[in-house]
Amino acid sequence: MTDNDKIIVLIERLGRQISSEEHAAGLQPVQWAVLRYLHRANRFSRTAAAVTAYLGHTKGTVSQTLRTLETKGLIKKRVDGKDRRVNRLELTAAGKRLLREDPLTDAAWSLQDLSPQQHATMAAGLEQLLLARLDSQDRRPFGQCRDCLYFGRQHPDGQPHYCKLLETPLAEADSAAICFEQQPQSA
Amino acid sequence: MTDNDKIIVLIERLGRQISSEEHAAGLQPVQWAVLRYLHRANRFSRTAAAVTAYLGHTKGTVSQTLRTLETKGLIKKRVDGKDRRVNRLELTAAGKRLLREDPLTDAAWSLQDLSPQQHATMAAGLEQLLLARLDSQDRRPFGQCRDCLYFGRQHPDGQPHYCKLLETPLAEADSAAICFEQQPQSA
DNA sequence: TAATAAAGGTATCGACTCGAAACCAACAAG
DNA sequence: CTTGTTGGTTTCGAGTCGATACCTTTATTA
Repeated sequence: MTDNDKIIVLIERLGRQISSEEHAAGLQPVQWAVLRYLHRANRFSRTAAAVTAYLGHTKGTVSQTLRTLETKGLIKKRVDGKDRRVNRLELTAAGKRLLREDPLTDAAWSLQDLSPQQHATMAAGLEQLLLARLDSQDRRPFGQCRDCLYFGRQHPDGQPHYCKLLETPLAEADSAAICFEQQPQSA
Repeated sequence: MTDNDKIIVLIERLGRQISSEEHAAGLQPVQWAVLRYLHRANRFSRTAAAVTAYLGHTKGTVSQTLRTLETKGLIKKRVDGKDRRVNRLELTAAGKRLLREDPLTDAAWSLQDLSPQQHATMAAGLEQLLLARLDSQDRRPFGQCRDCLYFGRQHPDGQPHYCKLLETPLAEADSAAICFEQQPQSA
């Protein structure tokens, strides 16, 4: 078994472990994923279509999961004013509160014995692996706004940044959010 | 977001990606996991109880999954001769054949652009993370026989190795198999 | 040895995921 | 003004998953 195979097997087992702890924390794994997504996604990307692309599921499946989350009072749908097909999604107060007990951001998941050097190597390697797989399946990367091809710094209009694709000013906080439309600069 | 957080998020997304590709390959993710497990586990560890411990699910859930796998003709149950409570599990020919198309061992999952050095760092880091999480939940590591506390090399009885716990000789091939009873030497 | 406990599994229930397919409403483009 | 596209919902069937109850077979203990 090569190191490469080992890595894949370990990721699969870790994924299973994550699912197990998420389940124990009271929600289905996919429900946690949606809450986390809505927390991290910018305002253009909080829709069912974006969640569908992010998860790589069919829209029917996502529609159901969103329905149960709304039933639980964790998210809220609001029809968009401009395009009345679109349902804007927002976390409710209860949703945000629950997210503070996210089992995945628990300090317990820290790799304390590894050097910052090793952390960086792992993060970079995993990111490369993920991006390669997403690309091979024609799936979007959902990277951070600030790493995007369309990200413009220092726009004159008061706001510090700018999206060249959507032609919209961006607040500082937006630059760290993830986006449906994001295209990595390097690509 | 620290590198540590990044690592967790990436593992979660990679796990989701793996599930998605497994689903596309015609079986449920957990079904692939069971087939893979039965392929890698030694003869003492191919039982429903061991699968239960490996997956971290309840025994009821595992029982159902095993039933659907048997219905599909991918595994076979056989009551143990000595302890008639135990159901020994084996892959059928069809099960082994299907495993050759395992989406997770596909060459596509290779990290070609990383150095062997980086591969080793990642494998070690992920392993440490997994073992820490399993330990914190009182779950067994299911490591390789050869890395076990009870592994004895060069037993006189013809067979090359020996299990000090089960007091049984072990073939060379056994030493790479994973085991329900395995205890890491370092622990 | 007889009673009791523990271990390995199965059966059933309810909530939920998941893909597939059919469908609907709102927008877009000719 | 039709035609096509996009964003979503609904329904269906198979299957996961935990919880609970249950049944055998083996182990322990009084």
